[in-house]
Amino acid sequence: MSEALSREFFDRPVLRVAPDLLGRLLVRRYRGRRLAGRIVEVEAYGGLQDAASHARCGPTPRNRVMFGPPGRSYVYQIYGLHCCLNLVCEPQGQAAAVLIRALEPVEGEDVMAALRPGRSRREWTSGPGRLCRALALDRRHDGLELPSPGLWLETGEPLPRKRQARSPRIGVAYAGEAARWLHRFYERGNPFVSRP
DNA sequence: GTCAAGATTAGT
DNA sequence: CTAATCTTGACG
Repeated sequence: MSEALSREFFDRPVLRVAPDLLGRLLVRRYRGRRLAGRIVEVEAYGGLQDAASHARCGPTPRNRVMFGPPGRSYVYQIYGLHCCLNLVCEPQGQAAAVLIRALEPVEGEDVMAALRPGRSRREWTSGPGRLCRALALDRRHDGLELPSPGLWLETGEPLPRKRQARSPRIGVAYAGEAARWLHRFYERGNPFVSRP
């Protein structure tokens, strides 16, 4: 097992952390099993300046972990149905987080399949809501300090710049100018990326 | 207290 | 394209 990423890794500008997460391993301990996926797609979110961010209007009960210390998980529910996983960045007081949008399954695929009945391998971890379902993550995992016993990141093999691509973020058309920022990062050509 | 909208997904 | 499903947070 490679080294675990912790607070200092995330204590940097979110636009540096986000692309640096590509190729890393997200690992989950679930019922004695190790579930792991290679991160292939992420999005960076900021604070008051970012009209697409949950933190755009300042701290609230839901987003407060985004304003806290780096290296924690921020998990929220969306559309009353799905949960999404973020990793908090930047020093305490500055709201910033990286949304994990897609993984390439690496370990524990049988468990992921059981958690995603009726779906194909590609659909287990492609999309922010799907990956949480495949790793059995929900709002109980909000605010965890990473590494935590049930969830952590491992160094893995960082993705070379040449294989990285950028685009505007998905699903934030309401955010005006911020909707056009190139804050989405993904591995070029990887079939587990949720959208080309 | 009210209510519109959502960092999505699955199904027609 | 649209329904599902319910929490959040802005507003008054």
